[in-house]
Amino acid sequence: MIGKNSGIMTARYNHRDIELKWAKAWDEAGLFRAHAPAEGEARAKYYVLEMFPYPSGRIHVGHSRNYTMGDVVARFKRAQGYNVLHPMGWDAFGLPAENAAIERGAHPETWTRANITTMKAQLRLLGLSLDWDREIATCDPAYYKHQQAIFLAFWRKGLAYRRSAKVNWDPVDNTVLANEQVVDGRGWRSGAVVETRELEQWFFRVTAYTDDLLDALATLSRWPDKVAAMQTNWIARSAGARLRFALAGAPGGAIEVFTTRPDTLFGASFIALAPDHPLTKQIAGVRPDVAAFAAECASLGTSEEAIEKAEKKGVDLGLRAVHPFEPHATLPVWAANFVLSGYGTGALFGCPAHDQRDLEFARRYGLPVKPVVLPPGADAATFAIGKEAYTGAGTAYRSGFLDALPTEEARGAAIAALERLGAGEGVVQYRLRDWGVSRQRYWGCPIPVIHCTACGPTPVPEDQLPVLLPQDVRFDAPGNPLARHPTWKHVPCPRCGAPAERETDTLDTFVDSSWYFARFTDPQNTERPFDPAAARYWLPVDQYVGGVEHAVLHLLYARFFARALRDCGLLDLPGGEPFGGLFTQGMVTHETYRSVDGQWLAPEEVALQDGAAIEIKTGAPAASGPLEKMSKSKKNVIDLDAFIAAFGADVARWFVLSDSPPERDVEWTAAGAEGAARFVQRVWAAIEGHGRPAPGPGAAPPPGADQGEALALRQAAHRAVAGVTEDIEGFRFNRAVARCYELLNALTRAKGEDEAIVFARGEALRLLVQILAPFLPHLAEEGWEALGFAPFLAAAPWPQADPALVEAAALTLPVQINGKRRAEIEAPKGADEALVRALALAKAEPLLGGLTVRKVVVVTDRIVNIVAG
RNA sequence: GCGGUCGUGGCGGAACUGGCAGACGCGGCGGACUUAGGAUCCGUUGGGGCGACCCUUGGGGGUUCAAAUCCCCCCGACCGCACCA
Repeated sequence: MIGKNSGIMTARYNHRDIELKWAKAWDEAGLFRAHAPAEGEARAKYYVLEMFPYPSGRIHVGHSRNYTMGDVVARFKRAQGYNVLHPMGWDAFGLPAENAAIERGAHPETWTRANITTMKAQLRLLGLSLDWDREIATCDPAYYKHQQAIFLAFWRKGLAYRRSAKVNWDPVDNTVLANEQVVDGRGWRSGAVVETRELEQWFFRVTAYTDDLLDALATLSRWPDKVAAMQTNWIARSAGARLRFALAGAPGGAIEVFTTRPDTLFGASFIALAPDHPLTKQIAGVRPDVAAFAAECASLGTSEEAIEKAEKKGVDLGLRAVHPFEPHATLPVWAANFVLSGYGTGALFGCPAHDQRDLEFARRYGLPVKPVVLPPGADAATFAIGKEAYTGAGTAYRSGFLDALPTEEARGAAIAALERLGAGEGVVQYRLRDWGVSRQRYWGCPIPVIHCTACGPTPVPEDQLPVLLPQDVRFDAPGNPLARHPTWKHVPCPRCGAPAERETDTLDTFVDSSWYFARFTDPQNTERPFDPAAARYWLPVDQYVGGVEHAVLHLLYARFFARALRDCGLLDLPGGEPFGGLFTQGMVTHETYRSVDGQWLAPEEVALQDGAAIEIKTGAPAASGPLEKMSKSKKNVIDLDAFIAAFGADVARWFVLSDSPPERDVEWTAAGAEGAARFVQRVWAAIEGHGRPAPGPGAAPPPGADQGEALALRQAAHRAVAGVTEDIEGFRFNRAVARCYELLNALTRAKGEDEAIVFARGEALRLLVQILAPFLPHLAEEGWEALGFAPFLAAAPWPQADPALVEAAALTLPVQINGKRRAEIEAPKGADEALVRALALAKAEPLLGGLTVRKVVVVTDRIVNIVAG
């Protein structure tokens, strides 16, 4: 019994001492260490992984949701008898460390290591069941040594290569960015408008696996559809034709274009080239107006504003191209700003009637608009194009040999004709490009290459790895400190011995995170990135947890790496898929405020006065902003350490999983946090109030436990066990939380001191503590001990629900008359239809009000509906 | 423009495969204990009506004995991609 009713005084649950006590005890017992099969491990494996953090400073409660979800799964699977691998590490290379060095003068490594120390302590406070023996940091030479070896293996295999390429150049961060790191034409970190530059770069041949990366998405049944859809769009496969237009009066000269609509070829009215197409450039050499146009397009860039204005512009290059199907017809050749040099062939044929961009361009420059696809039901004599191009399917007309063919057939016929003429062929085009991995930055993994004037780029011999980053670098000038270092890059060529220079670029940090999940399977291995047998045992990751923002970055690169490593003989992963299950969790949001001058205000700087927010310091009104992801810049973070000190780790864990479904955002509120704290206290009060040991899993219930209140409580407890089990498996943590509340409420209501109810209460408390263990591990462990069980609950098996108690013997079925609930009946579970029908009719009789029963629908164990009229 | 997700009380959200809408929490209201309560506990809480009852899942149609759930048409919000030929 609780509180005053029983006369037992209950002490408040002291989270400070208890959480520390169990964290220490778990640690000393080595409960969370994953075991290799070589150690005689016989249990089935389960690999749970949260996307490892960048050590940026401190953890706030927003970050903790991600780790808590993974930890719930890890603790649950461990209890279910799996050999669980649940490791943690640090994505430790990256720009912020270098920026901190520039701003504060601290060495990137010093800054990073200090952050790791802080954040590791914070993660430990959260009570995460991590195997810290496997901790890795990507900035550790013991890690990047293997990455350098992997790079060389890729190079040998042709999966890494070097070429001059136009790159996205961030003028603020002074570095090259991957396409994925350019958002709306701006650098993802600096926000600066990105320029283009031509540089010698290293690339990973992601496109070697394009089809497999696309097709294998269908095998990832435990991935969110959304992520698979995003990758599909990113790879953007499109089938069509590549064809050549001969240049009139220039024997052998031709322009190659790509199209997805070869069926519209008879509607072609011009050819358009990208402003930086080789032919455009050639003509620009002799035509100043073309050169000026190209320069204008280059300066406009790909910024958001530029795209939004999106005025179609071009310049006539004065050439004529010969239509492959109509040798007597020639088309004008233009350079146009809407043609992308990086897609297809950087050239297209314009069919204004059936492409909106082409139409806008044609209207502006007075080019012909000839419809050649008749929409279903349209009249060939009157159909005309106005402001909207017709892009749908229909029937070809005014198209020579294609006439009367439906669009799909016309497509095939056109391709066949092109192939017969030798003028083109059917091809599949992708948007996915190879991955440029060179970065002109210090704080990254050095690329193990030496450039020799005689031998060219030469690999650093493997026995000389790792190529270490020099410690003595300066950040007082822009650009790459490695390139400026007085001695580091000067080395003899490993092949000929002549003076040569090291590659001073480092690898994109996304390389570091593309294989770390495999390193965790064998993190101490000094000889190899990982032991293939260990990787075969642990991989794929069974449950990966992280943010959806990585849908096309990290998650695509990691899939590429798994395939590339396999083909280099380093990894034995049959499906090539690193992550079997993926869960993308929502963020923790918090209210935001801004002062009149637009500055962000912390919630504690704001007070409510007559329902309106004001800034306390000035008394001026404050605008309450939208709910935002917690971030320092918006001043809406709740610091984890401070919260844990005040309420405890269990409360933080409980709160971030309550209320909202895990895939959706959850709003952090003080009231909600207090509610979570109240729950912890209530659970503890219930345990203390019980004040005696609880019956163990095998204990036989006393007489009387099969009826009345005792039975009801036992049923509630066993149903909670069954429900929470399903909820954890289905990632419905908010539902599991609700079930725990229900059980606690049932427990609190069940008063009385007779043997049966005491038994039921003890059993319910034991089961409650067991199902709470993944969520509130410290409280549960303390409760387990208080109920008379030996440590550790964290190592105890998951409770089994008794099916006889989950399923009731008798059910209350609602009885509807014409779809409206009018009565209810008691019926045995699984009662046959005739019985239920009779019971329902008897009950409903007086309620029918003279209506005639026309039909009775009985859904076993669910509902009865009487149709009357 | 393309792709996706989603609209349920004052709020966050439950509701299996179509079967009692509103679990659970927050907030509110009433009470108990208190010098006090922003602690704790008990009760209550979708809306309307004194009432047997009626209404209610963004709006409108439809299918069905039965629709938050399935179909069609609107309206709205959010996320991703975006001159991709």
